[in-house]
Amino acid sequence: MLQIKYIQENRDEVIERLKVKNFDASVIVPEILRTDEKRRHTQKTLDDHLAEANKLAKEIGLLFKQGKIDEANKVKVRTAELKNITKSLGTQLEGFKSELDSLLIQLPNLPHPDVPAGSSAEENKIVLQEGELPILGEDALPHWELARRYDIIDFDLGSKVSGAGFPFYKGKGAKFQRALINFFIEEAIEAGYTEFQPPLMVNEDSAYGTGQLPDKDGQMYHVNIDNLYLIPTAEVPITNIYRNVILKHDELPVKNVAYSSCFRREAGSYGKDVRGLNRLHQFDKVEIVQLQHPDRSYQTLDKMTAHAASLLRKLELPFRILSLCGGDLSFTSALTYDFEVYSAAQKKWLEVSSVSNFENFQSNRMKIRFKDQDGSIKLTHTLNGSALALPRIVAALLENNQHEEGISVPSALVKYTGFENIGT
RNA sequence: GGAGAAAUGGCAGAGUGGUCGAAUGCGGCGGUCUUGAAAACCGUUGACCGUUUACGCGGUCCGGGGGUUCGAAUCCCUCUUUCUCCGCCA
Repeated sequence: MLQIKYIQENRDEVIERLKVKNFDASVIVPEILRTDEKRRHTQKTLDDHLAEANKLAKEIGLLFKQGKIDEANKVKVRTAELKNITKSLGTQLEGFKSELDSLLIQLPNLPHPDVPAGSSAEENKIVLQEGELPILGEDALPHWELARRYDIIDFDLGSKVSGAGFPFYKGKGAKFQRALINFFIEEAIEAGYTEFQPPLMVNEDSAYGTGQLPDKDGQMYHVNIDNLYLIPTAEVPITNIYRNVILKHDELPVKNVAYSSCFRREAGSYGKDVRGLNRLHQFDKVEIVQLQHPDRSYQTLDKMTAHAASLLRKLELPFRILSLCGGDLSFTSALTYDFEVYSAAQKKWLEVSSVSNFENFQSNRMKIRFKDQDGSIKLTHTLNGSALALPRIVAALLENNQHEEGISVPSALVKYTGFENIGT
């Protein structure tokens, strides 16, 4: 959520910059400013009346003490009037506030000046490409075939027990998952992150805080009976730790890492996109989250991007980094780098990580603040990134490393798997 | 799931209808003293909204929401959370 003060002071700039996200704010911004004007005016009127009521209440107390009952009762006539007025002003004020809120919630975050123009994924800018694209023989198999051949992932069993998109990992496949999770977490700890194990269900406030609600309602699994949401990413519980918190300046940056299962309904997905591990309802991910001083958040974004890149390098996967164009940038992000690994058997790039700076868009909604060295209280910047999401990494590793006797495990992973080859 | 108790500033803890944004202690910050540090002493120390060029002024907040009252941290209702006991149980 953008800050109302910023919109007030930079009205034209806000409208202009949102065009990069293909968002026409020319109607809503003036409406926001008008609503805020009404809000402030109502607040002032209400405060004045409350001030009078407070003053009179004190007078009445005094009059009673002095035994001047009649005079006290006379004053009460006015306080009764004031009570009605303040009550209705209070209701009005609440109305304006929630009206303003529901307008502000519709405004996306401003894109960073570096964000490339463009309206779709085709126009994302490749900022780095690294590693040799493997050339596999004609008989190379996609990962779902490999998974079946070596009996390491069972999609049919998942369908039977839960439904499509809920695979079973089995034997070396299961251990491979654990190895990757451990590898990712250990690398993050090495880089100075604190490990968390978060709850997998969150309440409404938390889902609202990170912006899943209200806009992505329906993409999350909802446990009706207790009104809890299954997390679509560990970002939700990990960032919400700091909701309504004022940090000390020397507590920044906050660097947290969490492994969690992630749950997504993926309503509307279909076809080859959902084949095998490409898109699941439940998957595993290691997420890194940072809270940082506004002056340093873009350096941090670079560091987080470098961290994700180092993981892919160690896994010996060819990858590329894309700077998302305005049209592909998420609602909440100011600048996002997507990581894609090349799947040789499917002959396509698979998104495995997304690293973003949200600047103060999330923290304004969640009121994540810090006390700066000069004593002033400011919103932090929030950043997060996958480091990394498992399923497509697994898909690419299986496909790219297949050979006649099975699938070889990247050497960086062997100390976590305890085996060097799948299939023998 | 049942019964009972509780929730106050960074922490501990007082306050049961008016002068309470809230005693006191600890902690934090600034100062005096000291070569420096500690101790001691003095001062200071919440957030948000509105208004003001500014000093300031006004308003809201004592777990959340609602109510009673001229007036609520204090009384009532409700929700949440924590603790104790019982039941069940990885």
